[in-house]
Amino acid sequence: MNGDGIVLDGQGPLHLQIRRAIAGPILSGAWAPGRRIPSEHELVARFGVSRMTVNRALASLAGEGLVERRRRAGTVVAARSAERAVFEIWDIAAEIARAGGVHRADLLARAEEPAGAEEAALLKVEPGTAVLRLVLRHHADGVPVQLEERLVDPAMAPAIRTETFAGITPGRWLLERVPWTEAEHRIGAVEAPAAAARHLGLSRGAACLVVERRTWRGERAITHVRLTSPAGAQVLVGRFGPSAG
Amino acid sequence: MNGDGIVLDGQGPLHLQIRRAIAGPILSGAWAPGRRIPSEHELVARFGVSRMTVNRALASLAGEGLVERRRRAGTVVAARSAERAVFEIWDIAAEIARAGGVHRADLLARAEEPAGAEEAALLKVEPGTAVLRLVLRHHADGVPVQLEERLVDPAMAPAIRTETFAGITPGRWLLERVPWTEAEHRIGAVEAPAAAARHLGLSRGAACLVVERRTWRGERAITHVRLTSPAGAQVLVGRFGPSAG
DNA sequence: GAGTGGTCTAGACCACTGT
DNA sequence: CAGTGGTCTAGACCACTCC
Repeated sequence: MNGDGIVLDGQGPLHLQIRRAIAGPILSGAWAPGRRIPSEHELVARFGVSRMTVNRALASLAGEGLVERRRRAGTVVAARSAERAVFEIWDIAAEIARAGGVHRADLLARAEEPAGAEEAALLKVEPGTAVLRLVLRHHADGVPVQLEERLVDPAMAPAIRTETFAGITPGRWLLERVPWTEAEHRIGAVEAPAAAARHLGLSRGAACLVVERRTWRGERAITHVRLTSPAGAQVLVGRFGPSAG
Repeated sequence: MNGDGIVLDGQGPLHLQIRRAIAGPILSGAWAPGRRIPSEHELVARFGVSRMTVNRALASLAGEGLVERRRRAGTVVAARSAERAVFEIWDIAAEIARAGGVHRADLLARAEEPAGAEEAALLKVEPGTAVLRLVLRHHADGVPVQLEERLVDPAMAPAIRTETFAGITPGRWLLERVPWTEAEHRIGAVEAPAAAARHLGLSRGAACLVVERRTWRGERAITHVRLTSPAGAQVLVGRFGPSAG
């Protein structure tokens, strides 16, 4: 017992199990940057696998910048682990918290209704299928900074029907509960649409950053979300290497 | 001799050499989507390495979506290889060509001058160091779609002094000639700054997408570029999996 | 059935670096 | 010098899928 709570879940290849066991606490913030991760030798002994298998998992995490590895010094959670993962998770609550702000979200609308043509196209379901529509407004230190318009296919996440999103954003709720295989992003600038202008208190035509994201599990879409932020309020930052590993 | 031109360059670890040898022709477009890549067995025989080493290189390319692998069917260049790499290369000429348009660029300004305070900060050089400043306007089918404002540290790429950028954009020129270790992106929306409005023919305050990118080799910056596009003209698209390998 | 990739093992040698 | 990661080998078994 080393008490660090690393356990394998028995799902899929060993190297991915080890990867998940370590990536989870890093992405959730439970392991702060700088925290030391057990050495390859320790993990070999703990899980009873070969060193190559452990190395594969850790090398993959290092390639994405979630951990940093140095000979003799060992493997530690990377200082910029959160920044490097930003293109993937884009959780505004975590972003605001990291910047030292206070996050709050209003649930402006919530309805489960038959999909219209546009909604059906976004979620790739048949028109008329019941879809959950959520609209939230996110605040940083009390100032509105983002409008979230989300569609969810409840068939892909039935438990969402009883979730109130009191202490968690829908994006993180889904990320933690629904396994996904692929995500698709579109990032662009627009002049504030009416809904965004009204909810964010902007003048018509103000510049906004829009991120649309659709997440898939296999051939089926789980959710589609449009995130609209006023110019300057939100900036996407990412860094990466030449994907050499 | 299989005549596909794959050769190792002898630089660094074998798995990275193999990776580069295959990623190069894919990223440059020389190998079209769907093209079959030699099997692991063939590569083992050709390079005289173990299968694990070949597998490591190919698995890494598959993890990024540059190739697709299927048992029995073999490994082929991925259909969406270009789309998946978009966050990394972001070459507007290639984007326009892929969409079926005609790209043209005007070199609006070119000067090598001592860096002012702001330029020195962007390139992380001492104020007064000579830096190359380039301004280009990119057109798709004759319509201005992007203003490129670039700073280059000529010490990192001396050959750039004699390059005219007649048939190549500065971004691609640098990408092909200067090895980099890290890139840093900031993506946001702004109301058109004066220079962008003037060069792109926009009204003041029009919404624009701005991408700033700084590329590093080790501790030294190679280039900083600010790409400004009118709302709607340019959309960043990316897709990826949960980085499971 | 045969070819392909997916995974895993046991071991080896080396390079780096903190103590 | 000892601990750590970086790399590589030779071989194995399995799963899938096209022919």
